[in-house]
Amino acid sequence: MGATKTDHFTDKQNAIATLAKALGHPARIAIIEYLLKVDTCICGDIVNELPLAQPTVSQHLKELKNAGLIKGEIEGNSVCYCIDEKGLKKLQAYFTNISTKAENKKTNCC
Amino acid sequence: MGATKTDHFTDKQNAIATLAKALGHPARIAIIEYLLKVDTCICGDIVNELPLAQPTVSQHLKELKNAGLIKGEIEGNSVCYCIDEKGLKKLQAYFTNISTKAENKKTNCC
DNA sequence: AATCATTATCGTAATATTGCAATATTTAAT
DNA sequence: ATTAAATATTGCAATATTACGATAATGATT
Repeated sequence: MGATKTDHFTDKQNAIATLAKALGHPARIAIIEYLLKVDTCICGDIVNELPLAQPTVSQHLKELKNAGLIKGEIEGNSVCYCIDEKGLKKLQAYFTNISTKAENKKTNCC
Repeated sequence: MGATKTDHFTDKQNAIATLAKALGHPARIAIIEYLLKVDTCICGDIVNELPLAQPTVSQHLKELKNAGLIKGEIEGNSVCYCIDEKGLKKLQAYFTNISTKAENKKTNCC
């Protein structure tokens, strides 16, 4: 097949997986890091920052936007993209939670 | 094409992307959560917990292991899988870091 | 209005992922 | 030694992802 069986898992599990998946590509990590680095949210130059063609970058931006990790707004003839804090916070909260749980487990066998 | 251009990004970016990608599937999130829930690391029953066939689960376990998120050890005729804290901690640290950075940015445009 | 600059979409090729049946492998138990 | 139980591997079909050239869409500039 090849299609993920999302309907068999909880909404929360699917939500986290979607966020994680969106960051499961180095180009998208690089985009996030670039957006964090620049103060000005002038964003068309993301294309210049990455070793990828413009349509490819546009596609990655779309995925990040769909996942709720960035926001995009049209500004004249260019588009201003910037971080959507909420997405990052969800991931941060989730991993802090399960990382703590893992740490508190004393009954590790391996 | 379809092959990710990993050589154009930094090692750190690739490392995080690899970890995130490994958790970019609800079944693998479910596996991690199950391993956190059970005290005993008796793990063959992960198959019973998931709505997936045994070879599929085995494949997901392999990916989590390759990514450094779980550890597996042969125990008699079964295999004991459990959380590898290091992987989770890396993710936790990374997201805490960038989430904080995002929060401290005052120049958000959108 | 014609042109330019910026970004998005379409179409397509190459590759990767997901999932499972069938089969192999390994160890325990008989 | 056979058999049973648990897990891994193989092979394959269906689908998804990645990447880009070509093209469209939109707004700015002349």
